[in-house]
Amino acid sequence: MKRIADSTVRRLSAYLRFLEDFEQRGLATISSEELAKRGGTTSAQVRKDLSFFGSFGKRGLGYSVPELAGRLREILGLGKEWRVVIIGAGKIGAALAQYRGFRQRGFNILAAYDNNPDKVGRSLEGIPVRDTSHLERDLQRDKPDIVVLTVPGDEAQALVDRMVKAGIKAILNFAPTQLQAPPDVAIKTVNMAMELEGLSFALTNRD
Amino acid sequence: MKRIADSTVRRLSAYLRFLEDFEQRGLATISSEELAKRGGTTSAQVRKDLSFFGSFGKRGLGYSVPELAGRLREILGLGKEWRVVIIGAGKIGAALAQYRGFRQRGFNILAAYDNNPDKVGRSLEGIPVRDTSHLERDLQRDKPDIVVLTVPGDEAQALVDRMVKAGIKAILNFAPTQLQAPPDVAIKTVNMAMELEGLSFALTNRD
DNA sequence: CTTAACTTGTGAATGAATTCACAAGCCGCT
DNA sequence: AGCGGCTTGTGAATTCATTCACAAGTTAAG
Repeated sequence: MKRIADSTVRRLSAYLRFLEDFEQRGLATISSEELAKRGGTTSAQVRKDLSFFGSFGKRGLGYSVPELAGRLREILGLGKEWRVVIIGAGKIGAALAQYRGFRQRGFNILAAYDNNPDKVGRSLEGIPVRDTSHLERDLQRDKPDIVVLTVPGDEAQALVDRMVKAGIKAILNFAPTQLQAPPDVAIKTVNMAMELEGLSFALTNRD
Repeated sequence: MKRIADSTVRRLSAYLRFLEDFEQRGLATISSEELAKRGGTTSAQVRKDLSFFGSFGKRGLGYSVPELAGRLREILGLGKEWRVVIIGAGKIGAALAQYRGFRQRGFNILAAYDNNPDKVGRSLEGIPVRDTSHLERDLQRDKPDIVVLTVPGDEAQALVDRMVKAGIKAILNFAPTQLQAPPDVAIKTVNMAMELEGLSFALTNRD
């Protein structure tokens, strides 16, 4: 399959969110134009994005809302339950553990890990907090699909190395660090300081 | 000034982080090649990124670490203290309020806002929680540069409208919603569900 | 002073993503 | 059945971003 750009996947995600909105309101069809307006893009962009995966619309009419939503869920791999663990039970880890949006979309958080003995054994919004020292054994046993990493920057790479060795193939990284991993491991980094600096730049360099 | 791509600004942020590392370790100079290796890019990319803003290196030698760090701080607008408020004192708002990385880089969190009376009047990691109903008055008075928005998706747009009317020009959005605002308002959205869906897609569509 | 080993800065070339523009298909009306 | 109004799907054109490749500048050593 042709390589799909990251930006395309993000837009598909956005389209799906809008479609779910429309679905709830009982609308049957939607045009690329309407979808584009909601997503801050153009109708040509919407059609091009979808065209990578097939042709789901009807000329003259638009797209069937439930059908397109289903197709997008399929494309994005949201048909199955993904098994997720969180590493780092600090403030951000805790905030993510309780975030309802995850469960809602099929991301099932199995456990959290921390190396602080005060936290180990307790529970975070109903999710057990386990000791990081048993990480390898647990990963082996629970076989999570995705790891969310919310540890301090200087601990992140060492944990990635351990996770990669244990066979993890997808990481959502909140540590403010550039991570190294083999190319078959998918990594997405969310760096809040970087986003703020982007705003700082925008405020500083306005024409 | 020529328009600078978002991706470029993000890389500049990353370079600065590495430079601060090198600065601490007392290294005097660094080449574009070393900077590239750390940032997972190429030396040509590093030099091109910097060339938009001037020529800061010495041929044959590389870049002076403290000088380049200073230039980047200047370019990114990190010379001044930015005044920040957080709207939404939920789990994510609280996690951000305590995040040391912000203060460290000159982002000064003045206050948090919430419409839950149980939270108003209390303090979040030393930051006062105020009532959202006085938002306009407070924005007028405190003149924050940046607003961090951590409210549920269905409340976000209404707050953006209020903020825009009050003259806010930069928003860091954590609500899972596409926000509408005039083009002179800079908005960065961090959408964790979208990132997870990106991983789901990567896991589903390998080669 | 000359040479060798580096490294920058930057036009030119390439590659990737977005936008244009239009033929082809669908619906409803007469 | 034929026409008018819409909307899709997609090559072609364009715009934007990255990579190449090399002249020009710097240092160190003989």
